[in-house]
Amino acid sequence: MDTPRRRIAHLDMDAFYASVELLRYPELRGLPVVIGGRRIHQPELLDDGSRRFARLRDYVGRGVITTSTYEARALGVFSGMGLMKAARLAPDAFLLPVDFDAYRHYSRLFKTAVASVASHIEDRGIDEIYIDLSDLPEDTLTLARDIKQAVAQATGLSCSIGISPNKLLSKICSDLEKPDGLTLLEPGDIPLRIWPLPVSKINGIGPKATEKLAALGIATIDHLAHADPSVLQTQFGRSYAEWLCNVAQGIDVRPVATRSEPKSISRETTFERDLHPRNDRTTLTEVFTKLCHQVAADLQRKGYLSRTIGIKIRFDDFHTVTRDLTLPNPTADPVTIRRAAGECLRRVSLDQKLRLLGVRAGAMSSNAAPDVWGESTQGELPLVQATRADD
DNA sequence: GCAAATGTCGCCGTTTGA
DNA sequence: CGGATCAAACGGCGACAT
Repeated sequence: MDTPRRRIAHLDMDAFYASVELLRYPELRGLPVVIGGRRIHQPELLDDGSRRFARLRDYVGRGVITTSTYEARALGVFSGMGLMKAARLAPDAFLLPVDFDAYRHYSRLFKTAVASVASHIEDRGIDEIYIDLSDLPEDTLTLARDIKQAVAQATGLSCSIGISPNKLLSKICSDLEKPDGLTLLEPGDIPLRIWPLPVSKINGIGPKATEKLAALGIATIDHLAHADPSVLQTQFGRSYAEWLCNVAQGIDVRPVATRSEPKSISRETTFERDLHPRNDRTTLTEVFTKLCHQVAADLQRKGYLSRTIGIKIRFDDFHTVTRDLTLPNPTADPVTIRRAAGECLRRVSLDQKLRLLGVRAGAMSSNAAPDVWGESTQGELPLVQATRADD
């Protein structure tokens, strides 16, 4: 008696942030648009009712592309690219600031729409989900079309869906026919449709592993599927090598996880200019304290306590260090967090300029019971509303 | 003067407690 | 009693993802 084959869908919204912006600014449809940067460059409303948009060439400062339209990608600018560099490639592309509140709004809309068709959903961030269709009576193609239809009707946005027996393969094939794709994949299709792809298409093989595999002459999933397991083992260690062998064969037994608890909450900021540990001490202290208070507020708003407080520092040469401190008692108190973060900071020798500062709270527990014995009372009552309006 | 923000996971060396 | 051992926790960090 074997288990019936699973039907797992991966749904990925097409150029999500950019597409949401196009709902607002339909006159930009069909044009190269990039989303990103830090504040400003808000479109300007002109007398005749039309809008003037910032161009990439106008941008000054740090910041990266968060997303871009397909027209912009065609010009060679992609997510993660520095905006200044992108400006050289596509100076005329339009530039819009990120608006996470809007994206979260549309995220909720599309997830609700999907849930009306198929409710067994795993959240994978703001613009993608896995859906387990196994227990539904309808046939796969019908379900997929219904889901796309529901998403389009609820949001006006398109998405791409890949469906296969597991998350690994579905994630790969949702990308094969983007945008507005619908790709069904059966195990028999693996040699033809999966094996020719570069190993980097596998979720979990990043730049480092890709590089290392390339050095072994392994560029495609086909190569990986036929690689000598013992070679992989010596190069990558037992656990990762085993995983590589499995994924190359399209094997993945991870379930679709309907619920999960957050493991950490963090806030970080990159400075406009690199800050000197002594000369800019005042500014650094202010920012540091602010980050601590933000983390505390996030914890309180979401009803968590944290026992491990950590900091992150990125120096001007991009070298990054972290320090953690585990407290005797879980907390969400800004002053306690500030003190702990300060202890962490003392363990770092600051002999370079700083580019980024971050504060993190981990080892989280739910804040169900009131903190009767705690050395410090919780900060504000929920009278004050937090700045971020997530869930 | 290219390189954001937020989060997860795994590995590994060290510390700690029994 | 000092030393060996072992597991769990801790802390640092890198890789990866969206």
